[in-house]
Amino acid sequence: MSSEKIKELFKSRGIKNTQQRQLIYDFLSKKNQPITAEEIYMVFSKKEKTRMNLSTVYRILDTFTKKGLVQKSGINIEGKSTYEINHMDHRHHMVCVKCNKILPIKGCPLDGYESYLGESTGFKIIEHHLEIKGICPDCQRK
Amino acid sequence: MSSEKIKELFKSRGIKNTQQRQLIYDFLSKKNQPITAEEIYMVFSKKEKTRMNLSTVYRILDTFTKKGLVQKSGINIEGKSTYEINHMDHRHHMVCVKCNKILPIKGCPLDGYESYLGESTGFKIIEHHLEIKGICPDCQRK
DNA sequence: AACGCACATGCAAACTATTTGCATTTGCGT
DNA sequence: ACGCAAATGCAAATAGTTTGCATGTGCGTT
Repeated sequence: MSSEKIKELFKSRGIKNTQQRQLIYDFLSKKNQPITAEEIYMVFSKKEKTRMNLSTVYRILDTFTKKGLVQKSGINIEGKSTYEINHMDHRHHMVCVKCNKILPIKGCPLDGYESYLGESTGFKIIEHHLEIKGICPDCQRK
Repeated sequence: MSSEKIKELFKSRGIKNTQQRQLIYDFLSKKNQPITAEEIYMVFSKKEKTRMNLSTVYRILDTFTKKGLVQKSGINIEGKSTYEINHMDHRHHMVCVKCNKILPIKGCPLDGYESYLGESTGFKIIEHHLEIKGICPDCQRK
């Protein structure tokens, strides 16, 4: 997505277009998996041109989350929260317990189940998070 | 479960039987839902007889988790981790986003799906956590 | 194109959950 | 009952995240 497109997206959601927000949004939209605030911070703090504060990263992630651009993923890596672009297509991941690699899985196994559950319990279901842990093929070989 | 039974359980897992561990295990086994370390602490710190330190609570939960007696639930309440007895029958919960009430749901919608996923991706699946958020019937009325 | 204001960022400090070091206490096998 | 290894209490350290405040920047208006 071009920076012009991102700018429009921000505008449509009432988000002021700043350099830091552009950088983070662009990065997240290319990164196809949940990532921690600190990892994002590390990526940008290395280059003079993109340097930004960790609290800025947190604030931007918070803004994006409130505006629906980003989701706080259910996956926590060593006590740290992770975030990902809010794919409009609902998505889950598998995490490798050895190397912390994360990969998205296709489809949602809860499709259909939610409405059943809502009807049988009276709960009005809003969302769900599913986290699957295992050992990836690479780590199994070792 | 009687305190004698709990003692035996501890012994079988190589866990020394202390008063604090008895209290926490007994409490968790009666509490049918995930709870934070601090909530546990609050329960006991009120009575002289059962008073214990917060760090002890954390340490005990950690021990229990390592020995498989307790599970760290995927549910976080306001940034705090929650724990629950490791029901051998695999279990999930729904959380009310209004009142934070947690209630267990029957059965696991991922039965069967896991093996399919493992086969199709090469991941060796170890476990999963599912968190369902919604609004409970009580809060819907308000 | 410059101006001004509301909002965003940087920085440091505050907060909160959780962990850890160490002195003391307790459980349990002998 | 004794003694040692392990558990607990307490206080301080960590680590992730949030916040207050001074400064900087984007954007609508002139």
